[in-house]
Amino acid sequence: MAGAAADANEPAWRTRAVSRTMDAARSRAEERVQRFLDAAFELIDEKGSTEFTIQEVIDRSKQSLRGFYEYFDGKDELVLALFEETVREAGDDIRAAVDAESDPLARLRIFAVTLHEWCDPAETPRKRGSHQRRAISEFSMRLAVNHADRVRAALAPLSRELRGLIEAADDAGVIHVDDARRAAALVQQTVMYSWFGNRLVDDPRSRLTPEETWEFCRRGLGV
Amino acid sequence: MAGAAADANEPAWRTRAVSRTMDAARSRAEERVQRFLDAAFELIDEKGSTEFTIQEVIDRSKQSLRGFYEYFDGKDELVLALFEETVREAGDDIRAAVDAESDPLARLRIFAVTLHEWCDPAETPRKRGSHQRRAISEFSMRLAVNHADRVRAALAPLSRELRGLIEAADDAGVIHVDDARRAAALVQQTVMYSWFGNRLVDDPRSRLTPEETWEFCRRGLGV
DNA sequence: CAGTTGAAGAGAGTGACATTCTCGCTTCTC
DNA sequence: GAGAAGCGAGAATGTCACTCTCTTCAACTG
Repeated sequence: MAGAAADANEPAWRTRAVSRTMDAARSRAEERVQRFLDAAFELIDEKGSTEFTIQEVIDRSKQSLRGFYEYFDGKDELVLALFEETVREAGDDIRAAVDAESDPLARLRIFAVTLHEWCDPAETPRKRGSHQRRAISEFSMRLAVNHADRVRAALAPLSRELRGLIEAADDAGVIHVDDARRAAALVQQTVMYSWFGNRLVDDPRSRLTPEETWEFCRRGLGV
Repeated sequence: MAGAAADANEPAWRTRAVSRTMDAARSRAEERVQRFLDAAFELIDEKGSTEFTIQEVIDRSKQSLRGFYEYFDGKDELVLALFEETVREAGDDIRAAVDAESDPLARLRIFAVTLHEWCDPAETPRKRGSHQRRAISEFSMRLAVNHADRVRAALAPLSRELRGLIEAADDAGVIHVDDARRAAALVQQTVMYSWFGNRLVDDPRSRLTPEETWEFCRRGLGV
């Protein structure tokens, strides 16, 4: 806003001074936002569910209700922010795993397996510093219903990455797909909801592993 | 309950008499329950969402709050009942479609395609007498989180049917799977959540059709 | 330095719900 | 016809998200 208001023929020092105070204001604001996010993450980790109240977040973050609604339009916006944060972390992990492979099919495989493990962290022990992702995964189902566009936007980088891997594998001739975009959608859905579907299976021995899910996808992609 | 309480050496007429009044009581109760269900279905159809209040159901069904809580433990139980009802209808439709085919692979295909269409009725025009299933499908996501066992139980007949079809196709040699149970889980998940994943795709032209989803599964099953 | 302004905290107030409770009014039953 | 069981009407309660008001305090301004 101040940036937009800054006149082009203002002396440079003034622009710099303004932007410095703006930067300060922004970083102060970001820190405040971060405190809300941290408090919410803590609550989720402790409760193992997203059923916290705003009041709890306020108390925990030692801030005011008024402040909360100044930064977030409502509880959904807060949870959406948590979700975006989580997906960003996941993306980093997945990209790191993918980059460690060079063979196109291996890259695709590691993407699928890592994504599966990320969505359902019950199997893999929780890394230090990372959060109770299961609760967030679960809540993301509700978000996908009520805020499909926001969830889609948050997942877009992952979708793009996957499409790229599929195109690369297709070019290398190790899979054969007609339409990379659709193939990517199918793989993403199959992997991401496989953990969710597991809870609808009665016999625990029949729960699907990341590896099995990937095998299914691999064949689906016509090796 | 009356049947269980009926003593074996009671005179038969008495058993019959008791069971008659019990039958009457039961059918009266069932009718009352049904009125709640009908009212809720109407509200869902009108609103296109499951965000109705209990009060609305009460008003619509011309019954009392007290009566509602006499028959249902809470709102979730009501929605669960709606879900079960819907799944039952779906099961009937799907079984009918499957029975019209004789080739094992064709039977499997029609199962997948019909299930997909049923979950995402946005594409196919709504049949007379059937309900706004999309809203219920959406809500079933939340149910699956909070009442996984109930949802699993409701879907069990469908799962069993699918497994049977997969075993039959495997026996006939038109597909090859190691473990029918897991294969069934994979197909069911892929098909049932494919409609859900569609909303996370930005370009509407990339939305997956039932046929594409089935093709993916078919290859995944190793034709 | 005194006055002004704007950011931020404390917390009371509102409204929407689900759920429970209480009080009668019927309608069987003996 | 008294008593009980069933049930409708709707007031009362509790929990939330969210809004509003009042106050405080610290940074600018002249």
